[in-house]
Amino acid sequence: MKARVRERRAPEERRAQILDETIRLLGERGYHGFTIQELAGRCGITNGALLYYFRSKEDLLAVALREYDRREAAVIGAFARDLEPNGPEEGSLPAALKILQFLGIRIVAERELERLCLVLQSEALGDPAHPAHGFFREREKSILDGLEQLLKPHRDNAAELARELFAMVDGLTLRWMQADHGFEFVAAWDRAAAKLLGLGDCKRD
Amino acid sequence: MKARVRERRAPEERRAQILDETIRLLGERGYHGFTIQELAGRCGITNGALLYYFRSKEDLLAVALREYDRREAAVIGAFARDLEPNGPEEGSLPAALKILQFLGIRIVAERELERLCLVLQSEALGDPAHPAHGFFREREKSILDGLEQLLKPHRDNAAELARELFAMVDGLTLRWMQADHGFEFVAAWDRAAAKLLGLGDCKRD
Amino acid sequence: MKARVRERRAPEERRAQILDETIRLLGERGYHGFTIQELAGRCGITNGALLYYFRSKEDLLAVALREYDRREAAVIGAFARDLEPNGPEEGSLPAALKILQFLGIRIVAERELERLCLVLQSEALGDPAHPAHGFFREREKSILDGLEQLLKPHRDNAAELARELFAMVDGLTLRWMQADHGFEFVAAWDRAAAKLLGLGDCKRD
Amino acid sequence: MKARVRERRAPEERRAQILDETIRLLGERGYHGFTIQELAGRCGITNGALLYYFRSKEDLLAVALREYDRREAAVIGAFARDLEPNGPEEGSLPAALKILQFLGIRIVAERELERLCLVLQSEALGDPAHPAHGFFREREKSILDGLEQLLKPHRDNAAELARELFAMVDGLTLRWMQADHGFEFVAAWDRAAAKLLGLGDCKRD
DNA sequence: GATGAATGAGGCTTCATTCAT
DNA sequence: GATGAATGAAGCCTCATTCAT
Repeated sequence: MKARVRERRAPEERRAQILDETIRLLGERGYHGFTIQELAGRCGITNGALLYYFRSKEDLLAVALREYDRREAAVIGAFARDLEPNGPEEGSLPAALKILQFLGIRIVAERELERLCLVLQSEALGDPAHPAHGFFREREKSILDGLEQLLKPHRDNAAELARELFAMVDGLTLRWMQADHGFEFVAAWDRAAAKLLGLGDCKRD
Repeated sequence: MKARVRERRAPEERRAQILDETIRLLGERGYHGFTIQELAGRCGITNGALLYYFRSKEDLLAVALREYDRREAAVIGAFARDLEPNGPEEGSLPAALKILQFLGIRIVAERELERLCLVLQSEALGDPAHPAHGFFREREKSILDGLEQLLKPHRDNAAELARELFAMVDGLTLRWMQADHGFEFVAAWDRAAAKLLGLGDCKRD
Repeated sequence: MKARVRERRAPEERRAQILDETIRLLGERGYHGFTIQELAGRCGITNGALLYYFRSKEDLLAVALREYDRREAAVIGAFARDLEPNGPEEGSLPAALKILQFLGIRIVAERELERLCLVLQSEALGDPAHPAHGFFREREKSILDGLEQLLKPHRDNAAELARELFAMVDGLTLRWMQADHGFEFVAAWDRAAAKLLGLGDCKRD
Repeated sequence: MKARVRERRAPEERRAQILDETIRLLGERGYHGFTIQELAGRCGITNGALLYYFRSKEDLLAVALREYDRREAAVIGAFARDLEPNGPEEGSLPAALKILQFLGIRIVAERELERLCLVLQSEALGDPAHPAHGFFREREKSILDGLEQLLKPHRDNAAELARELFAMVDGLTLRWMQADHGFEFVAAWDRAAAKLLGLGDCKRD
């Protein structure tokens, strides 16, 4: 009767698929606009089957956020491994710039995840009861802190600069998505970061 | 049975109250997390009474967005009137800077409205079916365009600069709200804008 | 603000207008589909104003049904007065036929009222709790009885004939309305009644 | 808290039960008076469970009307199979009479379905926005046409006769239901049809 | 282990009606 | 006498979740 072919998949594969679609859907609708029904539909399984893999809606969110952290850490790790022997010395300004650049590259590479981050962050902004509220509170602190540590050796006003850079990544990501990826994100971010770091040209009118 | 006293109010007063609470609540929950029930509760009226003033949930959103536009325009108007006779000449770079500064002042003054803007913008970002999607699409264009016109006489890369400044306001607003208004927004924005415009100190390490 | 011009009318005129629109609207929607809000809208007054004239929705129905009876009686009266001195003798078959003909003429003349009758009758048919249920139960009996009395002097099977004629008026009215009044109702009814009364041509195949 | 035992049933059985109750309830209340809540109550399930099987109230109506068509067609089919080899020749007047008789038998056999038809038809009569309006518009045409084709070989005024017969079935059904099935429907219909076809006794007073 | 029928709560909206002004 | 702001009860529908099979 139903035309849908029941697809049987290995559990781990199914979990991965669900997680993937969860990230996409959460990024489209936010947590409140996200429904288990639509997720199940996109995965081609039923309501009940979905909740067999993930206990609840909040569980799905938690797993998605954990996945976000996991992949972010993976990128940092990749960077560390990428620091070639004859590349910039660790702790140097060039190395710091390289990290900032990596941050931008990552956003382009993982746009789905990045949108999820942007959308959930805003949604949770003013609502302490939001299930992602705490997550983004802590992330705020840890990123500001991380950037500040990175810049402290090279600039006096490291805290201020950290805030500006953090503001710029998120803001530029927002612009980029509003423009349907209509400009070169990495280049734009590099230039903007350079200006904030005072590395660009100075004009005096 | 119910002790509730039927509270009768002048229509305009009631409408204003509802609109006010709508802006606050939309900024807290986003459109999907926003419920007419909670709004009615905050206004001290029933569900039905609320819909006597505004036809639907979507209508409430539309009116809130219209109010946003109205107040934004009001600020621009206030600026125009503020341009003192012996102040910066219209079209000059100092005048442009003054406008940017005004933008920041406005955000602090209307934080509720600004949060609503940030939250709805993100929520609508990836969902063409979101009732505010179109609004923010057009706003994106018109603000980028406005900034570009403002900067064109003074800078070569006006479009790029417009994007950076726009990114910075939104990003910095996000940081400011994540920090519970824990830093001086206007000053931070002024400094950041100056850096992007190349007006700050130049470091060459 | 509201463009609608507040029209002040004499109370009796207003009541008459409301009654008129009630008959029309009940005939379009039935009792359950009829809403006081729409009625008020059509009358150009508010919800509350309407209920100032008629206590409740059920009151409106009752008044409409009473009006139906009133006008039906008026037609019978008109008929009595129309029986010219040198016309058919009262109680004769020609007089009975004349009455049946009058019935058809009336339906065409008062189509709104007739539709209301048809629609409410069906709606109340299977629902003893319907506020018009009793009305149509009694009407059924009284009309069948009236017709039977009319025919008894002239036909043996007066009760059966009464039922057939009654069935035919309602059925033909239904057809006529389904056809958007697309045929000559009075003529069609006259012919059909004649056949049922055995006054037409007889075919024997 | 609730003693309700979760009653699990085979999907097809449940669907059939719901459809059955839908037909009954629609025939009692009409579409506007029909509530999903009451339907669910009669089926012994919750509101939500009901909508698990049928997407919406309108869907329920559509399915009920489709079921009406289905069973009507089934009867016609049964008739065709019933035309015994040595019975009336197809296309002959006796065969046509037989079909008319079948129509009457069907009404008695499927009174629930027939009441639904009568009630919805009237309810939709004057309301183009009624979800069954179109259905009954088309049904009107197709039945009149079908009857006309049936009678054309045997009578000159087939179209008129078709209308009269159609009017009579519906009218007589209405009478029969108003009388709580208080007379022999099939016999009454046979006699009335015979009169309209001019097959009865002719009286000339 | 996996499915999908079923639940219960809640959301938006409509509606008849009340009642202060 | 008349108005219209406000109520409370449904009504349709969606949703996260449970649970028998």
